[in-house]
Amino acid sequence: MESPAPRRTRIQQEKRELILEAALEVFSTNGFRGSTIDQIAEAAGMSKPNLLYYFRRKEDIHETLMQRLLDTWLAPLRELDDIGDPLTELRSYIRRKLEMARDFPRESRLFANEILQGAPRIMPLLEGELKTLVDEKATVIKGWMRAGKIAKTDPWHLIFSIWATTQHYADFDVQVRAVLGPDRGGDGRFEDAARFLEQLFIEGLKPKG
Amino acid sequence: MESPAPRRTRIQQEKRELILEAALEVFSTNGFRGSTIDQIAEAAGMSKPNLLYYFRRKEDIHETLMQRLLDTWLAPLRELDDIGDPLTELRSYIRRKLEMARDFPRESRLFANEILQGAPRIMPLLEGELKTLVDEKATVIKGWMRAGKIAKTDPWHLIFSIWATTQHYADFDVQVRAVLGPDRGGDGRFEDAARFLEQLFIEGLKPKG
DNA sequence: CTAACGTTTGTCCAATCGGTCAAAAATTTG
DNA sequence: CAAATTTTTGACCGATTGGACAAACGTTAG
Repeated sequence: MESPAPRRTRIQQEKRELILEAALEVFSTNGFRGSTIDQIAEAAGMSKPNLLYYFRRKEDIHETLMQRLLDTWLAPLRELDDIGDPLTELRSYIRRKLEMARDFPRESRLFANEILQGAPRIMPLLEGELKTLVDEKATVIKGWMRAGKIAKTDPWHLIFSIWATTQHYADFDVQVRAVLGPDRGGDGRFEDAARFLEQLFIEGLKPKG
Repeated sequence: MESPAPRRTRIQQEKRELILEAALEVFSTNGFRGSTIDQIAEAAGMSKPNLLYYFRRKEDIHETLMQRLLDTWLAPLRELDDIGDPLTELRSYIRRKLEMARDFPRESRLFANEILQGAPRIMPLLEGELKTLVDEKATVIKGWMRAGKIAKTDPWHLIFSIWATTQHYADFDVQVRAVLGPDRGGDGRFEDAARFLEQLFIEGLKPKG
């Protein structure tokens, strides 16, 4: 698909990076169709034709952004290992995901935007790479359940619920802050969330009997 | 703000309803800026000028849609009562929210789109009506905790987590279906989700000791 | 019937969109 | 230095956008 080794100068590397950073900001808050090349160019501090010299089409920027995103986005799940105590393993997965929501909210929103609109550009990835990874981890979790290490439930929906609860703090950040108000909506909200989620999932998954 | 009683003919009532239905479909899948008046008009089976006869601006349609949405959207939380068994009360709240995600996914996505983009049109509502309602219910939940009926945690984040997990099945529907695959991604996925969420929250919230 | 009113549409407009192009400016290379 | 190459930009284009408007059409009350 992509040319194997696109030779790039130093300036090209830097400017492309600059554009991607600006595009992440714009796309994540306005969606793909809601964002204009002019907006991205202005945010990157260059003219529109100049931007189009580095990325020939608007879609190319978005595609590059999405490709990079998915790698880092799924990293925490990949790290979910069979070695170590299951409850500890799940606890760190939840913590890592919540940290990502805190540190990379724009990436989370970019992804959410794409999914919300039917994932037109990454559907094959969801059905392929993502499904494979989740199925694999679901098997690991199922093993924990069979061994009586955690309560028996549906591993897939368990993973969904971890995604949903953690990403919520990035995607619905404005709502969270509005509801918590100026007092509790400050920086401490992520620590409160971490405490709550840990309790919910650990207590909810402790083996019975 | 709004004229108190906009007198409308029978045709106006019907056509406005038709437009709102079409607009819900279009807005929820393309976002506000990603949707065009032509798309909505075509989906409603009328010409663009005709549509603009009933709603003078594109924003008016969106605004009307959002106002209606919020009432029905918060209804389940309003019903969360102090009477009755706390765990049962929470269980039915979760079930109702999940049913709404199943039966009104477009409304959920419309709301998600708005929040994702910083809630530019409903921010006052979030800080006002919504915050008040959530604070009120958080007090109720706190009472249950003090009475030892459910485990002690943060009521606000508990509510967030219920929102996140249930709405996930509407907002991220494509991803859920893609990961579950053709076998498990069918109609049964909502029942599986209901079973899982019930277990997670009930076990996670059972009082200790 | 006809006048009044409500409804519908074809046509048009200015603004904005993604993208092109040639030429200027800056940089690298020999 | 000068030539070759890369980078930057102003001007421009066709398509699409939200919206205006007057004329045509339909309906209803007297």
